Parts: sequence; C-alpha cells; structure tokens
Amino acid sequence: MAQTLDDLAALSGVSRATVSRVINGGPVAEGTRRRVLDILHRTGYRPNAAARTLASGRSGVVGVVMHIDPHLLFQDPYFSQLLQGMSDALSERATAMMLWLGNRSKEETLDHILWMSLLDGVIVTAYRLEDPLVDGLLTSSLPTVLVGHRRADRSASYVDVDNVDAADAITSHLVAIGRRRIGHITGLRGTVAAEDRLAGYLRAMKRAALPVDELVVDGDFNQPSGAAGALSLLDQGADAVFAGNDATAQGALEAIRGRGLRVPDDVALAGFDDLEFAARLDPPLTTVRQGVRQQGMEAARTLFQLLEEPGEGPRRVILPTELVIRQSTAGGVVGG
Amino acid sequence: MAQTLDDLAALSGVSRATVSRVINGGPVAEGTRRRVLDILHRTGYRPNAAARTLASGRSGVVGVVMHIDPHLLFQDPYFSQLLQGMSDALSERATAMMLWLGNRSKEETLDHILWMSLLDGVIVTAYRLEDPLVDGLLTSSLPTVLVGHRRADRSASYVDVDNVDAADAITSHLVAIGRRRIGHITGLRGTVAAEDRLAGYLRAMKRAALPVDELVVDGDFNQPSGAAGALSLLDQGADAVFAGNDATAQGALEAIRGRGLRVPDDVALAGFDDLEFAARLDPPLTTVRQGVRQQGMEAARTLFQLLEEPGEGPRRVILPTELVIRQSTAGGVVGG
DNA sequence: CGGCGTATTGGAAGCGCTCTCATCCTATTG
DNA sequence: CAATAGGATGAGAGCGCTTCCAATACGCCG
Repeated sequence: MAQTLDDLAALSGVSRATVSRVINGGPVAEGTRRRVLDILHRTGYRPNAAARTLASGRSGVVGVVMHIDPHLLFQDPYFSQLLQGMSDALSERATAMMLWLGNRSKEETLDHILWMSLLDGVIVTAYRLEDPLVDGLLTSSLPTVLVGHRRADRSASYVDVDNVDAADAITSHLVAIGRRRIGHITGLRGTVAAEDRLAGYLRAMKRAALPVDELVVDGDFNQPSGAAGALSLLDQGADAVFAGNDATAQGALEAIRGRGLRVPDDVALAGFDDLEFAARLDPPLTTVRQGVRQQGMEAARTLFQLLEEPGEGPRRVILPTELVIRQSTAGGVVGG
Repeated sequence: MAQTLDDLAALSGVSRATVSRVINGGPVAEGTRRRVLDILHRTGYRPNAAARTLASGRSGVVGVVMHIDPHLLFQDPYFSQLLQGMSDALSERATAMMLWLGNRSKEETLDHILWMSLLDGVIVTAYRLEDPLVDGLLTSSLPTVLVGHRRADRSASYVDVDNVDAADAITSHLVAIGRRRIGHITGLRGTVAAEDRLAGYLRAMKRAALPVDELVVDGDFNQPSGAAGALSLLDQGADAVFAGNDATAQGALEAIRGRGLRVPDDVALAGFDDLEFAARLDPPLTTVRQGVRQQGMEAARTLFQLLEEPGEGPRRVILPTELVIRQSTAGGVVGG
C-alpha cells in the first residue's frame, strides 16, 4: 500500500524510470511494459499525486469558483447544471475539480485559491459587471476561463451566450404577434445577464418604434419580484410582459391571473432560461433556451485548450440560444 | 513570483527552516517572526502546495462525492444545500473541497478518487442500501464519512437523520387528527430514505392498529409519481396521504385537486423535507424539516475529528428533525 | 565563576516522482 | 565485417517543502 516507484522497480527488475514510463505512457519495450503492468495491477499501486505534481509541475486539478448568493445556488438549477457540464468535460480528461462557493468574502476566497497553488487553471462564474474576485484571478498567473461575461477589454477567455440578441429576438417575437405595450421586468441589476437582456429589449423596442416609457420595472430574478413587476406593468396598460427569467415569469403569471386576466389573450408572457418547469406552466411558457450544461462543458474545454497551447491568446466562445415559442405568446389564435 | 523558501530565507537573512516555522506557526523569536512576515507580505510569497503535501503528508483537501442521477442534482435543492453546508464548515478550517459527481460509473469514480491520492479524507453521500462506491471508500485507507446512511455494521462514521422516527411522527400526527385510511407514497425504493420512511409509516400504522393493505404505493421522489400515487390511493378510499417527500406531495396535491377533492377537508396531505415551496403551496404543506445544510456542516466536522484523532473509532451523528404542521393537515377545523 | 537548562536557529535528510542525459545493445547498411 | 543509427534503459539531479537533530547563545543557580 505505502509502496513507491522504487519498490515497484525492484519487484519488476527494472529501474524506477522505466516504471514511470510505463505509467505515463512513455516509450517502453512491449515485453517490459507487460511485465511491469502486471506487477502494477497485482500490487494495486497508486502514485503519490503530490510527488508527481511537484516533479512535473502539473496537478490534473482545476478550480471552479461559483461565488454567489447561497439562495441562488439553492433554487436555481442553473448552477447545478453548469457544474454538471464542467464535471462531465473534466472527467473525460481525468481531471479533478476543486470547488469554491461563496462562503467567504471575495477577497478571502481569492486568497484561498491562489494559496492553493496546485491548480492547473480555474473556471469562474462572472455575473456581475464588477467583480474583484474575477479581476484577481485574471491578474494572477493562473489560466482562467470566465463563464457568463465577456470582458470589454477582450483580454480574457470566456464562454457566454449572447443575451442581447436573445432578448432582442424574444421581444421582436412579441412585436410580431401584434403586441404594442410590451413591458420588461429586469433581472437583478448589476448582473451582466440583466443588463444585456434589458439592452436587447430596448434595442428591439426602438427598432419597432414602440414606446418604452414606464414599461421597464426592476426585478431580481426571483418569483416575488415577477409578481410585483407584473402588477406594476398591468397598471401601465401592458399587453405583453418579457420577464428577466422563467422564475420571474412564473411570478408574473400568478399576478396576472390574480387580476383576472388571461394569458396570452389579454397579456402575452415570455421568460428566459427554459427551465424544466417552463413547459409545464399553464399555459406553457415562451422562453429562451440556453444550453447551460453545454456552457459548463465548453468552459472546461476552453480551459484545456488554454493549458495545452499557452500563448495562443484568449479564447472566446459564444454559444447559441434558441427561442422556444409556446402557448403563452400564442398569436391571433387563442391557445390552451 | 516563482520564489521558493530559499529565496525568502536569503532575503530575510535566516535559514529556510526558520521561514517555514514562521509560515506554519512554529516557535520563532518575536523579532525574527516580524521581520520574516514583513518580507513574506512584501513579496507576496505563496508556498508550493505540492511540495508541502509531499513533505508533510497532509494536503488540506478533502473529497466530496455525490454520485447521483443528474436529474436529482438539478431539481432537488437538497444537494446544493448539503454542498453549501460542507463548504461552509470546510472553509472555516481553510480546507479545500474536491468534488466528484456521477459522470462516470461508480467503479471508475472510485478509481479516480483513490488515484487522486492527495486527499486527506472524503465525504460521500450514501443513499442506496447497496453501493459499491461507498463500500470501496470504506475499504480503502482513506478516512471516510457517510451522509445519509447508517451502516448496519456500525463500523463507519456517518451523519444522518432518523427517517424512521420522523415518518412515524408524521403518520401519528395524521392518526391524531382522526384519519383512518392513511396512504403512503414511497420514495425511490432501494434508497435508505425511502425504506426508512416506509418503515416509520408502517410502525405508526401498526401501533394505531390501522389497516395498511393497499395503502402503500411506490413513488420515486418526483412530482409525477406523486400524482399517479395519489390517484391510486384515492381509489383505495384514502382520507390522508403521506408522501415520500415534498415534491411527491406537490404532485399528489395537484392530482387530488384534479379529482375535485379538497385538502385537508377530504384528504389530508403531508410531505417530507420542508423545501422552500412547501410553505407556499395552497394549502401550506405539513412536512418534516431536516437541517440539510447542517448535515453538510456536521459531516465536514466529523471528518475533521476523524483526521485529528485517528484510532478513536467511528463517529456517528444523528441530527434531529422537526415536524412542521401546516394547513394541509388541519384537524377538525377547516383551513385555508 | 563554572555548569546547566531553555529558547532559537541552522543543517541536512528525505518525501516520491519526472525527465534529461548518457549508456548500452541490437539491427541495419555499405 | 566494420561503422553507425536508433531504440530501450538506467543514473541521477532536482522539484520545494517539512522536520528531526544538533549547535549555539543566553540566563540563571549554586
């Protein structure tokens, strides 16, 4: 159990270097390789990870940083899916994942991560426009991939979806089915997603030459803010509501119903994310699907590229979104 | 940046050993310590984690293994909360967390974990009665803490709640409010939670001398299985339903409503978990609260104890649950 | 004033592995 | 048959740190 390469070498009658080559796939004569492999299996030998890391300079471990409000982590499947996607891609390359959540301040977390010097690289979720943790990682020498935020300076590697385009598309869809007083309940202000979706909404409204005036209310990505926002928009005479995400849309749906109005007949409703429940709402919700799991996988792969070809400059990946049209925005025809 | 202890030693005019002592809190004269600390901060020195691990035999990293169906991971906040709790407790001791999800087979995952020899210990979720991954970890020399399962042989350390007692309590509550045809929709058979809750239900029914006959139907912890199960139980003339968890209860609620029956008037309903939405259902759901986050913290702390006092034998922690009575099981009085 | 205990410090031996270089051996070619 | 190329292997120098042990210096007691 507590055996070393030297023990193995002695057992198989070759040098330590040769055993190491067998383990790491170096050039070894076929006969020797088989003999050593046999001993390897027989003894159940496991190399010492710390020693290999020290000697080789690579650890096979990457960090994943999700420094977010615990509340969000609990209730939004987004993060589980992202994690799952990363985990999938990492395990393909037998890479382990070290996870940091938001238990500490961003400064402390940054310190911990940098102190844990054995990471080969790090993936960090970046939702806010300003983020010292993200800045710190980017500044450090640690290869870093951002998820969810394109930095303006274009010097960072990232994986993201085009929130502006997607929001534009869904707003345009509302215009296309004949709505004129289209309101928007934003996501949490200060996050990239909320600001970009708002920008997309505004762009589409402007192109359609529709008034925006009091038709934008702030939400926070949660259900209650959707209900409150919807009530406010109804007071403004809205005939359509584009909510910052699906949870917000769900809240809005309840509020609209509470007023005795029908969706989509009186008010059309759209969300963002296409979470599982969106299709099961009554009526099923029109929304934007973003492959969250795929974002996670892509982030991991991008990091691998960074590690394999350093000096290649930043890599940027924009994943496509898909407009999912359901009954909640059914056009002239009344849907069920 | 790429500096070593020797560089630091040279800079501060002491030996490498002394610098090491300063970093690790060894005995050093106060003046020397201050001088070295100053250099340390000034240079932004970070020790090489691999080297310290190799030399000291401890890594400050523990593994967390949640080998579960991705579907569950996404939709059940249980896992996020557990993770959060562990992360909280680990970060208190500046310990990092390496995470494994269920991307691979249990055998492969086990191999990866054992191969990643730098872990100080591991926490593993154990929900199934039989689990090769759990067995493998327990057999290995890696200090291991189980979450959610008391092994019969009592040789393992674990953190768990008493599902049997809790299920007994909630069933007895249904008896106490005068119900006689009390049905149970189980969780996923083969999991400890489902079997234990079933056992608790049966125990309470037996003590109350109530018939069970066709009143147990199998579910799988998901909403649809709750709906299906409820319909079946209604056919059996059930006047109360104890669902395997809150999601199942939610499904049951919809099905009962669909039949034109009222909760709790016609059918009383109870769940398990007390997830956030349970209190927001209409009517609010009677359920069992288990401190999931606390379970996570407790698991991490148990592992710390194991690491600090090896040879102390297994540690077992049973956390309390709390019966949360709401309108869905309101007694004689009809609730809203 | 000599001796001894104690607080500090330095020296140096690893921890177990990777990887470059040098060596050796066999096969090939003219 | 000699010369040489090339593949397989071994030797050994680290990687950067912890930690045991010895050495030193200082203060105090008798």
